Amino acid sequence: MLEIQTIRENKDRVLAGLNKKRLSDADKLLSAVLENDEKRREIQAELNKLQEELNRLSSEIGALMKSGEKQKAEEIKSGIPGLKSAIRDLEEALQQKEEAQYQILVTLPNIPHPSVPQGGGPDDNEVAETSGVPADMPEGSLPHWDLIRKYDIIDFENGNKVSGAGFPFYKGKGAKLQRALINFFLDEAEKQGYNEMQPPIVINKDSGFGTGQLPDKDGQMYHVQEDGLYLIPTAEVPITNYFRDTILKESELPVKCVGYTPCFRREAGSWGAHVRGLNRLHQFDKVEIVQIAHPEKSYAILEEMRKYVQSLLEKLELPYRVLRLCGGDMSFTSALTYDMEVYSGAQKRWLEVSSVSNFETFQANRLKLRAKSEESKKTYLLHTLNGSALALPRIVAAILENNQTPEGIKIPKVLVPYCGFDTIS
RNA sequence: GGAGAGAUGCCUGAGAGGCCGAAAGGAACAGUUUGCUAAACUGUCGUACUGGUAACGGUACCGCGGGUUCGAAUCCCGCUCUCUCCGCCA
Repeated sequence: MLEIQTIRENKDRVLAGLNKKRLSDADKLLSAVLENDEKRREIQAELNKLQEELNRLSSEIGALMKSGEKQKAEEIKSGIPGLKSAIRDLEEALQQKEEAQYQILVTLPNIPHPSVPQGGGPDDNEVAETSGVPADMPEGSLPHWDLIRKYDIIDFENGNKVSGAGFPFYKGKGAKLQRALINFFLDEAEKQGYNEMQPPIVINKDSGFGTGQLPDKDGQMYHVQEDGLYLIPTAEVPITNYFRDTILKESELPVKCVGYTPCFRREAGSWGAHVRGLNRLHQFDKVEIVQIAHPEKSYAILEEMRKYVQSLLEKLELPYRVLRLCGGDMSFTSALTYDMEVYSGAQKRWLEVSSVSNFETFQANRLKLRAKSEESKKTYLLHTLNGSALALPRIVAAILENNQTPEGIKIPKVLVPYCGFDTIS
């Protein structure tokens, strides 16, 4: 959520940002929220004045009672009901203004970083970097949905029977490959100084709100109605919310956490021919990295995280490219996002395997995640960042497709010690 | 699931209608001193909104919400959570 102070002080910059994010009516919304803000402060000033008056009179009465001047005390008392009803009215008006402000602020997306390209959709994303040769596979190469049957390593049919579409079983070497990838990703992150966390995989409403899934993406999460809980769509949610309502010491920054969790997404209304097999699932595994940073350092850290994710793809020997998402394709909460895509030779297309973002203070504002300055003793909002490092299914798809040979599927060298085998045959 | 107890600042914990934004101790931070890996002394030490260039001021907040009262951390009602015991149990 954007801070009202930011909007008040930088209206033009905010407006330009919202336009880049393709928010319609941005101008109207900003004017409305600013007008409301002005009234809100007016009301609060008036209210505080009356409250002060009431406090003063009350202590006067107390003093008079003590010295036995009951008569005088009663005189003062007689004026109080009017004062109180005025206070009540103002309190109500203030609450109404606060509510109105909130209602507008939650609809405003984060404003993009200046480097974010203009654009309305995926075609306007900017290729920031390409690595490896995205060669198409020889004739007869199979897409992963055929390979998994051929080697009997992932079973959609029985997953469908037991749970539903998009909930596969991983079996034998398929299951081992999953485990190997998870361990590999966790170990690599640990080497980079990330502290491993095993978070809960259900979260409450406040957490969903804290990182911005609620109210914006309500229908995208599985909801356990009876207990008011949601299945996490990513480990970002519990790990970032761990720091909700927290004031960190500057010496603790940056906070670096990594966590593996299954992730659950309803993906309502987003199924089609191009999301076959592992390309889109309701449940999948992901290792997520999260950092909490000083505002001045967050963009350097974003670059560091991006390089780190790229290093994983390089170790897995997968051809990839890095996209800088344009304003129209970025998420509601992000200020700058890099997407990493690996090339699938057999599908002849790029598959998104990671998304690394800086949210600046957008999440921190909702989370009330702050630090206290050592010099000025003032608190300020921190920046939150996160990235997939990495999401498994499409990595698995790319490994299967790109590494298929007549003898079977070759396991990338770095994974062999984790798997205990070098070929799936 | 049953019974009981509790919820106060970073922690422990006092506070029982006005003198309480809150004692005391600890932790932390800064300084002084002695010296050696520590101690003693002094000071600082909640958050948010709001007014002000600032200095400084106002208001709100003692789990959450409501009520009584001129005045509530303190009294009343509802809710939530935590702990202990019992039951069940991976």
